[in-house]
Amino acid sequence: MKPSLPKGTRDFTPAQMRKRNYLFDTIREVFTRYGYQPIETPALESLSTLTGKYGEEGDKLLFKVLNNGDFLGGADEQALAARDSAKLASSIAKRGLRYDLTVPFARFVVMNQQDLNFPFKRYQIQPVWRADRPQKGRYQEFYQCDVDVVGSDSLMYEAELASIYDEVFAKLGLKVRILLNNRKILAGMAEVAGIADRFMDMTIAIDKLDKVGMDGVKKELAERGVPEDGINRIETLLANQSLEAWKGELAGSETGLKGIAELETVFGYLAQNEPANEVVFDPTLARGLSYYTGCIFEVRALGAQMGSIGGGGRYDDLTGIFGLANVSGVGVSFGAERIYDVMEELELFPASLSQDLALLFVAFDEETHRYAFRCLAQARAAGITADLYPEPAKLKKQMKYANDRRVPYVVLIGSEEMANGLLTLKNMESGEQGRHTLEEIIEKLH
RNA sequence: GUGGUUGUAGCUCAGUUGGUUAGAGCGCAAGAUUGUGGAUCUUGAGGUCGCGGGUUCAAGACCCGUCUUCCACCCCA
Repeated sequence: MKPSLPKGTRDFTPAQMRKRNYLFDTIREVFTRYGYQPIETPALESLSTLTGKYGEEGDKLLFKVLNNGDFLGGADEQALAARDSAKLASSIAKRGLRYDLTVPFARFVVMNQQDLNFPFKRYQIQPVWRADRPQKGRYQEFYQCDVDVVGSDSLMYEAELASIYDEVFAKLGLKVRILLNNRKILAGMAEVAGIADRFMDMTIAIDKLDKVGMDGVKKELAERGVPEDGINRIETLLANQSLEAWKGELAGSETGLKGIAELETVFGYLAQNEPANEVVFDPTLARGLSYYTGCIFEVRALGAQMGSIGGGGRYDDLTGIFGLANVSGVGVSFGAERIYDVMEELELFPASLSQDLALLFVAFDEETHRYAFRCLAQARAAGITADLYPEPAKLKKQMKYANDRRVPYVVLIGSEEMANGLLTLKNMESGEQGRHTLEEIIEKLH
């Protein structure tokens, strides 16, 4: 049996896990300090919870879990006979793996509403699964780090979430650009261009502006059946960068003006502090997830070829579908794998993460090995990450192990050391060594 | 989901128009050095050539299928 992993999944080595944990710890610390509380939800959700929430494309990317037992017993005979996989699925799979953390969170809020205080602020760091074709920075199993607040429509939260993005990436030393837009501005754009009925086509097309250029956008709009008048109007609209200019352009659209006003409020809050990264209005930012209704966010890493490393937005009625109406929510997500890949590429992980052990004990024979075991316990009790080579093997072997583990200090214990209590401490980088008591060594390593 | 691409030792990769026993570097193990890792030298171990079929006297190489990798779409973190 040859071992292998399913497509788009990975193992993580200790060296990788130290970096991943550093990432998660940094993110979690900021989330916590902003008053968000942790929750978790199951990897498995009822398929009925997940389907229809991510658009047609999203449904195709849902992992479905085959029912247990005689799953064919309850299969839809017609769909089976017709080889209609899409139709058959619902009769043989009642559960699926979560596709993101936002929809399960909405379910969580509805089911636990009596226990929650609103506005309810939660964070959630868990893997999600998508049956996508893998590419660089695109996996079938990956972690998202979500922060959301439900039960308030205050635009303060949009500003707060932008600040969280800013602070986390500043702490990680990763330079980013944080993009903001508002679905209402996009709606106003379609309205003013006279193509309100082609809203989706328009957003999908203009979202690609930075990738394919204006000519590419115009081409796609035309292919999607947007009339020429509308295309030209879109082109002149997109020539505007500032919110002020857009206010004039969208004067004819009540919705559009509302979107502008919302963004102005958000930027008004943000201006109270000084972000470390750029936070800018980008009218071409669209984002696919169909449930967003207000402000939308996206984060791009500077100096690396990678898609977005985070995104989110305001959803006015996500819980409505689960039976709780009029609860507004807003949240953003950090794409842990992509942030990891970018940081690895730009070599932004602290060098200190490459070592774990601070001290290794090395003994020469059975007697000193037992003595070293006692010293080891004392060092550990004093809070030092220490280990003892499991047997009094040849020094060369033990030293090589210390070297390979990148241990900065080794304590050598032979009969002489044991007799007078003066242990040999060796600095593995400089090669220097001297005699010290265990207490001195513990003191030194603190 | 569509089109393309990749797979040979633990890792990175050679391998000629199909032709003897599939190689290198790094890594690993042992020794040179019996109380000292990194450098050097010596020796050694390690391969179902992704997997399954097919063509051929003969396949790592050619054909088909399949899995995987990466890329462009689609979409997205």
